[in-house]
Amino acid sequence: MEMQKTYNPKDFEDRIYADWEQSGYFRAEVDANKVPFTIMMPPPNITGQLHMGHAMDATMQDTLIRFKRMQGYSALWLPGCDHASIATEVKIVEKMKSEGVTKADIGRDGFLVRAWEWKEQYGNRIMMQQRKMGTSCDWSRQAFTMDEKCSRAVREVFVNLYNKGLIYQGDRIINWCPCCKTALSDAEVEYAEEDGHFWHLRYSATDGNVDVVVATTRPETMLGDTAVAVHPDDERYKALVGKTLKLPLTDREIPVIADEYVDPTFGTGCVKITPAHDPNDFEVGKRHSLPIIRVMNDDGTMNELAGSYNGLDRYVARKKIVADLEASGNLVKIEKHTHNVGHCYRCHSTVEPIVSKQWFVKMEPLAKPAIQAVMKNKTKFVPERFSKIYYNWMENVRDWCISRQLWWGHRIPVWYCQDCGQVVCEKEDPTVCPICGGAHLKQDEDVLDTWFSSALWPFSTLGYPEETEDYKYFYPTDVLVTGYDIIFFWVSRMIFSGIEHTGKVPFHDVLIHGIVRDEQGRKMSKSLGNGIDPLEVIEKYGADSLRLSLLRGVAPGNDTRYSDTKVEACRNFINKLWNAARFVLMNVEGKKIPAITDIKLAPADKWIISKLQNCIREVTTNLNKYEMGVAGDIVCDFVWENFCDWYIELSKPALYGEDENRKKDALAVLCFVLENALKLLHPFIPFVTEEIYANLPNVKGSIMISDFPRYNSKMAYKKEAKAFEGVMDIIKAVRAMKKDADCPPSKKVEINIVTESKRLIQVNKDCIMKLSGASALNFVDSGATVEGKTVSSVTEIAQIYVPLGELVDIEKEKARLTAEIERIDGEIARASGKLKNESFVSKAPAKLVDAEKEKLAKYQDMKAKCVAQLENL
RNA sequence: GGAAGUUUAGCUCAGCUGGGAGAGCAUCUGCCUUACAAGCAGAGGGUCAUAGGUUCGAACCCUAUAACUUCCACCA
Repeated sequence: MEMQKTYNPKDFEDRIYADWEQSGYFRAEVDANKVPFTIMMPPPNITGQLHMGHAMDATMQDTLIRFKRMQGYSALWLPGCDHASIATEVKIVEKMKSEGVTKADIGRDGFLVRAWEWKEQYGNRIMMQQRKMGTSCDWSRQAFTMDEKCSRAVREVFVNLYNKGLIYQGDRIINWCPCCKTALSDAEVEYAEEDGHFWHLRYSATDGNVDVVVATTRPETMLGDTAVAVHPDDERYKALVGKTLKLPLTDREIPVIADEYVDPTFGTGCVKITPAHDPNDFEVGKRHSLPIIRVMNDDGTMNELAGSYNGLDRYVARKKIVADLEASGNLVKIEKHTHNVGHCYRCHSTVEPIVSKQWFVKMEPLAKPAIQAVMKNKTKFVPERFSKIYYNWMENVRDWCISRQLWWGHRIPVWYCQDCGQVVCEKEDPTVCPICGGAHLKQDEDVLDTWFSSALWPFSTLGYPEETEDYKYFYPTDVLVTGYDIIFFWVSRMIFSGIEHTGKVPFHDVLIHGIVRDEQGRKMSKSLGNGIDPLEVIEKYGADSLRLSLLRGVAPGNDTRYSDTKVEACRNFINKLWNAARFVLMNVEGKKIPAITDIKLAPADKWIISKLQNCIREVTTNLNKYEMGVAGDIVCDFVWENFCDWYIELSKPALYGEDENRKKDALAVLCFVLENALKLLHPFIPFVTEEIYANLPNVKGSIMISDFPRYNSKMAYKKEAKAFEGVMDIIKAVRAMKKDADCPPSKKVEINIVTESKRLIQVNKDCIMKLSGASALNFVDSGATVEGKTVSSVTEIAQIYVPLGELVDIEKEKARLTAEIERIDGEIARASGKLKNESFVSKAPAKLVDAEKEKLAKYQDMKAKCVAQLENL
């Protein structure tokens, strides 16, 4: 195949993905001879499309799963979508609104038809987008939170929890979204600071002229007040407790009660108590058996208990109530006050705490073992610090409100007997009441919180509650990869659900990553319009470049910024790899290439093979630690610096020489290193590595299912590699000397060398001359014998003299040598200082002390040589 | 109010259980050297936020301070 001069991902990415998918390489088999490795893809919502967060999430998981698959695991990456109950319903209602249709117009069944159509359209779209990233997930096992399998698990779990008394129905304060007209869980409320006011209101006692002043941020709730509370020890108000106050704007009378909840140092020390509209007041009300008067409707308007304000929107009512209070002389003052206001995480309306009958999951018994599991390292957070955030939430978690007044979702499997009032909760739909035998059963209208089904994802997708082969083999899963933003929503709930329903933690590791921000470090958001579409980046640079840019230089748990220049840098790297491959393959040209074990290795060969072994070891350990960023840096640096910049150049004398055997040997090493580098890179940049791999000699099939390189200690060649670096030092020194003397790189120079490593240098003569641009390399006895205008340099193994004639500037040369001596003096001072330190010598490890001694000797030797050269001038 | 994180080269960030400060981009100097100008070679640039402490030795561990970010709670 003819490779193009520049890398062009569009030529092959789609083709390769189609090939992979068709070949069935993504499919994970239940195989007793293999060890399973399982990742569950966090199911994207069917509301959205692929964004940078998904792109990073997918890249990390794909890199891990490809690595493990190549290592020989039966690697399952299970994809799917989330029905995203409230988010999807909001979107569909929006769309219907633009068509002039309401939910009431089409009814529940009609609405669900639309919702499933939506799911078909958008669910498929996002899964197609995932494919563009190169995700190697098992599409044959693709799941959806509302498909039959997952729904059966939801039903099983709900009924089990209900039977254990862990799911209950009750009237409690919940967060109500008046826009979505549904209850929300605590986790679904987002707080934001807002400028508001403190309205100070005067309530007068019925029996005289005693007044109390209370302050509120929501004056409209005063219509639901059923008491005023003071602290029991507050001397100011002791006499007041037990008295009755007249509630302004109403004809109701309310008591003054004493309760510890009140902070006497805050405000006036008197608090109006509105049990129906405030969680704390609700608790106070319970303790004092206060009536609960709810004055607001589900849509945020005031209700008939609000008297003349009935029907007004909450904010209109607020204004009017304040005006009326002022008119009646009950408004004492208005203070500016900033406070945190809760908003619906989907539609961003201000939520109202409202008392309402809802279904709840009792959290305490579930949270305890979930905390233990993490404490005992059954599930580990990576980075570890996120376990603190998890503990903090789990230890303070309140009961989970799971009912939603929506239509899109799993309908609550509870029926009410219209005849005897019996509540029926069973795994199969009941047809008659098990108590009275009546056939008039009515199902609960509500659906479940979308996270209720997401919480079961690691096992519902594998067939739970059935003991399927998949479930037995792939569960528990190995690692969950997700962002820190859904630890509470999702990770925590999966952990306690897994433990409760399967008796096992759902995954052993949780790899937490940060979010992708824009170039200025801002969160990407629709309202800012600063979002970057991964598909556009792929269109421009290719999926591999995007993937690499999302991994390199990123530490687990930390946020990262997207930037075009970063993607470009990665594209450039891939182009470099592309051209290195092109170079190798051009030289192979159909030749039969011997195996690496059948040839004689030159020093440079052993050096690159040594570097490769080191790279293999480091990449493997870092991938196992989920340090994808570090692993990526290591392999990319190896390819660019060691392989391209050095080894390919070092191979040229052999490749362009006459000796056919040497040529084949060099090609064997080039192919060997290239093949291994491609395999190491494949988890990161799967497309281009596959494309190149197909053209390598002596390989068969897809790189995707080839063996990941293993560290081979027999190929470590530590001593040889170290020795060869002495040769490289000479090349670097000559290059620097030429540059300093303004000698053009293309001008060939003569090199005279004084050395005790004559053999090493002799063997590598071709390479030294080629890479440093030399016409001759001579061994001489001492610098003094070199005449004429000469520049000189000292390396660890050699003194180098380069006659450059007129180009030599003696003064410049003196300055250079003097500077070099100064540098070496610094090194000597550092090393000898350490060695003079008694406690360093006695306390530091012997290995370190010896190393320091060696360095000292080396620098002293180099210094002596430099000084001699300076004197020669 | 509670908690976590960040602070390293002009910019964006790495630096994995303490043992001579790194990368990319940007800058400067030469080069179109038959794989690659999306490139090659050479170079400059950092009291690792501040102040203490532990240690033979600290960017890394401990304490305090400052600035920024985020999460949780929500005293009306």
